[in-house]
Amino acid sequence: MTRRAIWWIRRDFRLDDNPALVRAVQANALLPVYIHSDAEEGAWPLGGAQRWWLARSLTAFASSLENVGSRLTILQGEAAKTLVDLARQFDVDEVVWNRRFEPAALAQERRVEAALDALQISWKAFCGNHLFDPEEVATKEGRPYQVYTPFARNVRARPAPAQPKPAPKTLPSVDGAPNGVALESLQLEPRIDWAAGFREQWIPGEGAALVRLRKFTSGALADYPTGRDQPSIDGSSLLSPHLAFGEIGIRRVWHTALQSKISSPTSTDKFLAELLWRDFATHVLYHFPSTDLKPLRAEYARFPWRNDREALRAWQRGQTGYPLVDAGMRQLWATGWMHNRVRMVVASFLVKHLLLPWQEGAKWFWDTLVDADLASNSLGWQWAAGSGADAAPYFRIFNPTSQAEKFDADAAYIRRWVPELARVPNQLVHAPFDAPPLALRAAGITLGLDYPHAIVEHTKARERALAALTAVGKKGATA
DNA sequence: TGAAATGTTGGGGCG
DNA sequence: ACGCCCCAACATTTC
Repeated sequence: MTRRAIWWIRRDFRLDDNPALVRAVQANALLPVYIHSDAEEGAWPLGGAQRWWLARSLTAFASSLENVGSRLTILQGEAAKTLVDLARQFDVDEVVWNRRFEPAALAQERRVEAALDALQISWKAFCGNHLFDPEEVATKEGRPYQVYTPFARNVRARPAPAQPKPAPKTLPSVDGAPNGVALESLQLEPRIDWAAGFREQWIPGEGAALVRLRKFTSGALADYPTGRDQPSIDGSSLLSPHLAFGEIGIRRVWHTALQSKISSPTSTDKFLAELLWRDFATHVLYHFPSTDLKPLRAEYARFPWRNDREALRAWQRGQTGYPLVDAGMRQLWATGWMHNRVRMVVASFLVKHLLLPWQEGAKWFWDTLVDADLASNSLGWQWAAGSGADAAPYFRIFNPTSQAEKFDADAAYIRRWVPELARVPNQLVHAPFDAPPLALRAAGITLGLDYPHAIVEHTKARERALAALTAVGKKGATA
């Protein structure tokens, strides 16, 4: 039995469903510590939106630790050195944590493990934030999966994810813990306050995450297969940022959803399948660690993406002249989140209509999304570009107008996020560039003044993308 | 988790 | 009654 232990908190700001914590509470004295270390995140230090979230998540978590008789220590610096210093100071027998599987985070763990081994301090790492350890899933030939469906079939045939353990009522004492640094010294908050829309939309922290889960599983889940595709309604779980910060356990989400399976089996299965996409993304990035920046299909590395800063900026700011695209990009900017259906549309638009590199989209999403997850972000963008695992074929080009007509028929979503179009009638609002100028005038719109002209013409852009992508795409399809 | 082009079918108008 | 054409609706192929 361990006398004194450190619980190294990484992306698991929660007490419920936490395997590392289950181990940690067996100690007589326990020091919960969060170590901020931007320099060890490789090319992906936390973006602005997630820094905002993290500040609040740390505050909420520190307070819930105090409620169970413990205290959070925040430190800044290289993890291995910081932990070793702390282990000496606190006279520790064991360090426990939940693994992260991003390449830079894994490398950081390897350094921590080596440093602890050198001091003969024992450590235990758990797969606490995923349903299945990405290392343990493999094809019959022992290779990693590159297609979702067989991956999902494989893991669904395995023993179900373990039942989550509830939050402990009390934690071991933190006797002799160092003070650490003040949260403010991490400088997570934006210098200019752009986060008003964030505050309106989100409550970071474990408590709010559990509330959100109950609300979803007792509400929108029943209609999930169709509700999830309509951006104007809350048809999705909205759990993604909570999951990204580990404020809720994936096993808790899995088993809570599973309890709804009796009343709505197909809806529940659809939702569980989405949870497995998250595991699949982690599996792919774990086994193909360069796919955060490089296409998985090598032939895409030579694709001549355009370099057009102005077009990129128009896309980022929601000024493309395509209402659904602009609505999505503005929702992202205002709230740190974008509906998944719209993510697919804006991603397809950047890559195929504008022929700009998917990496630019990935970087923008990384900086602006509160739910940014390196594995999901990389998989999603390579999916859109056609260059990745289980990707959309090169010729799949979303028509932003027909997508809007299909999934935002009454334009409620468009009108909410592109308010200048609020008075444009339904028949015209999805494609103002095709509307008679007089009709637009009546709704207070002059294209080029009140709302942009379309940045590209759909049919021409589609043909341009097909011409450019056909060569590389066909090569890939037969490989 | 696409969209457009092309092909097929069948009802109805018409001479 | 019959053949012809048009076109919508649906299916298939192609990108």
